[in-house]
Amino acid sequence: MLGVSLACKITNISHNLLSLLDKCKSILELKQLHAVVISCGLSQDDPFISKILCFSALSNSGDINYSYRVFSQLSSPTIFSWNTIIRGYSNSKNPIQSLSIFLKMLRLGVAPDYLTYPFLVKASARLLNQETGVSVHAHIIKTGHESDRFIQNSLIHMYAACGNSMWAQKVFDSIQQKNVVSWNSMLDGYAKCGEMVMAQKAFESMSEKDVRSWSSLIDGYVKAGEYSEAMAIFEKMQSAGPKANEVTMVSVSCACAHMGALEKGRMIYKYIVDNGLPLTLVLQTSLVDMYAKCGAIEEALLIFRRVSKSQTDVLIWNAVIGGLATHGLVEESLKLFKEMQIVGICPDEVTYLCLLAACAHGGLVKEAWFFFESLSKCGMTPTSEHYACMVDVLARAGQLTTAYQFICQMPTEPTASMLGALLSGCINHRNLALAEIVGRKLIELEPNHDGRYIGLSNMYAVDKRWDDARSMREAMERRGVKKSPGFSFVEISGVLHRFIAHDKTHPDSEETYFMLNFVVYQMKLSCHEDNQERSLNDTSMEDDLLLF
DNA sequence: ATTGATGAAC
Repeated sequence: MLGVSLACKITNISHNLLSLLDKCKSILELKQLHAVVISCGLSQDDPFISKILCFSALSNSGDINYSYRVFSQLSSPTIFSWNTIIRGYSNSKNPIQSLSIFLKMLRLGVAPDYLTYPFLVKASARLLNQETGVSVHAHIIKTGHESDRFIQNSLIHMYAACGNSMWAQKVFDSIQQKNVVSWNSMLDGYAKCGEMVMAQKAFESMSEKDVRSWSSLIDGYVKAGEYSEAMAIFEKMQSAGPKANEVTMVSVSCACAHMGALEKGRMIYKYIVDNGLPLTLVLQTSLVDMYAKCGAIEEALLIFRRVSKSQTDVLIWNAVIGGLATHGLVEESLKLFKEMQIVGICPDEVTYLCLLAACAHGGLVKEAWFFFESLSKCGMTPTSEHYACMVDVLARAGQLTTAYQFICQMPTEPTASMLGALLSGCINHRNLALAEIVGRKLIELEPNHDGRYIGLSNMYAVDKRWDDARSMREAMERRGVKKSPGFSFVEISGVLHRFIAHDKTHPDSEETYFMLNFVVYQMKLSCHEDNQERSLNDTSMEDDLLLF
């Protein structure tokens, strides 16, 4: 009698414990339940351990390291446990751990199953390591799993992520019964490899298109720089496709950012609100960047301020700090950097580039040195972009000799962007002797870059050295370097207008040129008053504006 | 229990 009631109680406890584990919300709660499991002597019992592993390895609020500690205590883990831990690591920051656990598995003679492989392939894809992917693929073939559609689909993605669309297609072609995932993986694979003609073809061949098919195609066009095409497909999607989701909106807002299409960007935001799409952190970052790049910094800040600070990451801070910097709102930019540190978000290399850009705009040389030095102090290595930004700060501030010395004492050879920054500093601050040295070095470095010849030629023109200026233009023509026309876009009431220099195809071009010439006249007038020497004569600006 | 998408600087 007593035995039966005790057994009943134990069954009850186990049952309760299992349902508590199912309802677990935080890692702290999980640890407490784990403690109960251990004290009941159940620390090797499968249903409990499986649930503990699942939560800690797979849930958003889990902890893969905790998961691994639990796993390594198991005397003989089930294949489910092995798969869970491999899956957890394949989604983590260290996908390489999936592969080292796989190797451990092989050493112990434990056979992976059809569920193990998709996680291993995913880990290889996330590592962008084709070599690893190929050896996993070899294991798949050796163990006779190459006809599993889940595995084949994940292989398509892996090869495409590694930039090998040919092998991705080989796997794709070998699939007997292709499903939407097979098609989407192939379509996205082409898009990722920049093969938009193939991506478009795949899209058109698909009998069943879902939101991912449309989003992958749109994103492919955005990544290829074909923003209008991307927007056109988004419009077609609205009339003849599935409802767009928050991932689609990231791509289209990125397109608006690149085009500077503020009105379209605002419509994107309206679409998000009207359709109740979730404002994920990724989407909010994309919106902040879009508004900033479209010149609407207030709207960027509005989006940013609505994100609860505990949910931010370094990317969204970089977007807003960088946006403020390009708007010349230097103080605000640095203020937000301080705020970021208070919130406890660790700056990265990009953050420092944004900060240096802010300093360059604000003429803050001392602060720039401070940031440049703290970069190394925080365990980061300054890249050539950091050096270039620092040169830009010094050059804009007129500290040309310091900038030159800074370049000379660098561990590596100067890049074109460093010399370019120094050259424009030399021209702006009228140090023509140094400009000539730097300019000639630049042409040596980039003999096919049109702007370098033009920069130096304009500089000679400023110095009234007409022969040198002309010979620069001639050298450019001799070497077959074409002056590529500069484009500019203006968006008015949602319509994008494109202008090229000397272009008279726009219906309102006559009025536009009248206004432009008026502005130039005003500028010249005020320049003349400001500084007799600094007239706009002979600069490229005149080329672009007055030759209409 | 599985596979497929998205954000920051130049």
